[in-house]
Amino acid sequence: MRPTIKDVAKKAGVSHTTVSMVIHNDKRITEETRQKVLRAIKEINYYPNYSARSLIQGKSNTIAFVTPFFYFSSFFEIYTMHGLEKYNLDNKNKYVIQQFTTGPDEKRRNDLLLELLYGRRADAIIGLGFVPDIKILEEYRNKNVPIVLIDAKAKYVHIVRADNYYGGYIATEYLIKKGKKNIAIISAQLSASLAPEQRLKGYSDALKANGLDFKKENLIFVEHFLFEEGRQAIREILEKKLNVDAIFSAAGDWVAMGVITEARKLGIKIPQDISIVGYDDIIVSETIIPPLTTVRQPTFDMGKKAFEIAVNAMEGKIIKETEEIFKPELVIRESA
Amino acid sequence: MRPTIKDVAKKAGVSHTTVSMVIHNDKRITEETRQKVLRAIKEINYYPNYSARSLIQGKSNTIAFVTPFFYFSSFFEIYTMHGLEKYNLDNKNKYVIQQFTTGPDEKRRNDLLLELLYGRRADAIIGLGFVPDIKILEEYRNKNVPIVLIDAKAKYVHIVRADNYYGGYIATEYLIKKGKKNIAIISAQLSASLAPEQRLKGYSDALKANGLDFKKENLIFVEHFLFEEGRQAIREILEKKLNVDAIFSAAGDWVAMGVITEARKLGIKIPQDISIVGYDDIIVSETIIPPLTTVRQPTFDMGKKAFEIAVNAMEGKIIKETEEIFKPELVIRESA
DNA sequence: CTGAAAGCGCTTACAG
DNA sequence: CTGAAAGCGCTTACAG
Repeated sequence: MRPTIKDVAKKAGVSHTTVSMVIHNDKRITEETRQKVLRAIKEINYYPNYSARSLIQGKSNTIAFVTPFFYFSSFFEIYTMHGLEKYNLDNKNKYVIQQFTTGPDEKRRNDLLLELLYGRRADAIIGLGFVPDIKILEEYRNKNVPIVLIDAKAKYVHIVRADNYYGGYIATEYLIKKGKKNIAIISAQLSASLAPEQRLKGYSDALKANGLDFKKENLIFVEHFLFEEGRQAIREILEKKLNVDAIFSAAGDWVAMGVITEARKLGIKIPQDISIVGYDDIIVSETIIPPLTTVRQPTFDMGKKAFEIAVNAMEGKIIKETEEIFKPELVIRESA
Repeated sequence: MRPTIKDVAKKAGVSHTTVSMVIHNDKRITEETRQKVLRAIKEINYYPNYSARSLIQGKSNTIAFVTPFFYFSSFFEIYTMHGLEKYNLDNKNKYVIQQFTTGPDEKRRNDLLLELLYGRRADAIIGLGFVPDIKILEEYRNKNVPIVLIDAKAKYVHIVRADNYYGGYIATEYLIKKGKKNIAIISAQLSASLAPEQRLKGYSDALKANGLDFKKENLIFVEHFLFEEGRQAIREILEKKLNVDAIFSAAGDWVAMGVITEARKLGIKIPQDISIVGYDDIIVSETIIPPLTTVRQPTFDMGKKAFEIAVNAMEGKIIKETEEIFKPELVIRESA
């Protein structure tokens, strides 16, 4: 039904081998033959069958982006994905990006990873928000199929991550320099990403380095990085009468915005009464009133880098596992 | 390197044809043989080669999601994508979703579509934000490869769209019922999607139906659906001394939020002085102060439906082109 | 109930 | 410089 390489061959009056060689720019072909073949390809609208090519080459020319999150739940994920797309687009969409959302079920994710590996369905994996079983990592390693993990840490894989310790440190230090003495931190529960832990450590080290004590009661936990949790957090802080003069939402801007919204409703002046610093710099952070001071993660660049590493590793240009660490930066607006 | 169907056959002591039949649940195979084969598959960790299967079956089991937007620029796109993912996940990821961002270059997009079709790289297309050339639509039609277009209108394809006329109408009608007499509308320039035009028509019809005139000077244009453009729009409205008592941002919530932010900065009370209604109900619309009254589009459901149609059309369960029209609804909060 | 054979559409040594 | 042949890993009639 669709023209094949043989149809092109017939049309051009050459063998299909020759057609294949023209397509692959083999220099042994004469210019004349080349032109003849190219004309035939144009005329009958020939495009190589992708599956046949993959089968014979033993690779899929595909990169799988795997995440457990239910359909793009976070800005982190979205921006990272932007980065992937951008890198690929800049390289003429040389590879196909396949999108896999697995949900939280670990077994399901592992099955998918095995299928991608053994079914030759992807030449590289970019993972976000999880760490595969060590057994799976070993199998990928054996088969020489690269895995790039974003915001995680594991053996045998390439890592792209942000320096969360540094992010926690500079946010806290900034508040201290502004004269704040009693800074609460809102932190996520510990997860696969280690980010919460590292930010917390940055926070407490910054306190210590400036002669302030880490107070356990100033640590507020949050579970889902939600706006609503921020509103609750500030109420909790007030109820406990912690008398804080600043809040660092290491659990993201979303939570920070909840804090701001609720605080203003309660008549608290920001930043005069309480200063707020967020984390992430999501697209809406500068539109809230007052605009949010926050730690920006270079998620877009991280996505690009992840893709670049995946491509280079696939193509054999990288042999050893790499670890790219991105420095976050403080974006100063009006909330602190 | 990776085990093939022949390795399974050898291990199980049967022919590879039998293995294939077991994999495809052919009932002619005895239970005993079945078990033997299944055991062998488990033991040597066999997964079918995806490319080989695609080649022989003449299909890729892949749905391509194509959009010209640079890396997920809009919430509309993100939510739609959520819907696709969700539908697929609920169906055990039966199909693979491939993600293609083409950028604004039309030729590039057409090339991609031809390649997907003739290279047998996708069994169906879901497109957002563009209409392919009629020639391409015809070729897809001839080859019986379904295209589902979201938020567009074209021949030969399945359509999933929202009723933008209705959305424009109910938003305007609501403002009128609230006693507003001089309602400005912020509209996007006309685009491929027709949405701006239809919303505008809904707006002006609602005015007429309630004895109000459509005034040309009350129509403000915006280009990129941006927050910043909303800020500019309200300044423009004030400078022109239009004396409006309400603004309907048919160009989306993002713009509406710009209007609100700038208006408050200028000391305008919302909704008392000027009421604002947005369009889309993006995730942040309820977090702004005052929370935004807006027209919600069921984008998530639209994405799900688009995927469902694509699947059913691929599988021959739908023959004729369908058109699914979703009704938007007014979400009443505090800005109007 | 199972297997041998043909074939999907390519690419890649190899021969001439 | 070009072509015939083998083969990638499957599936699907067909034969027994």
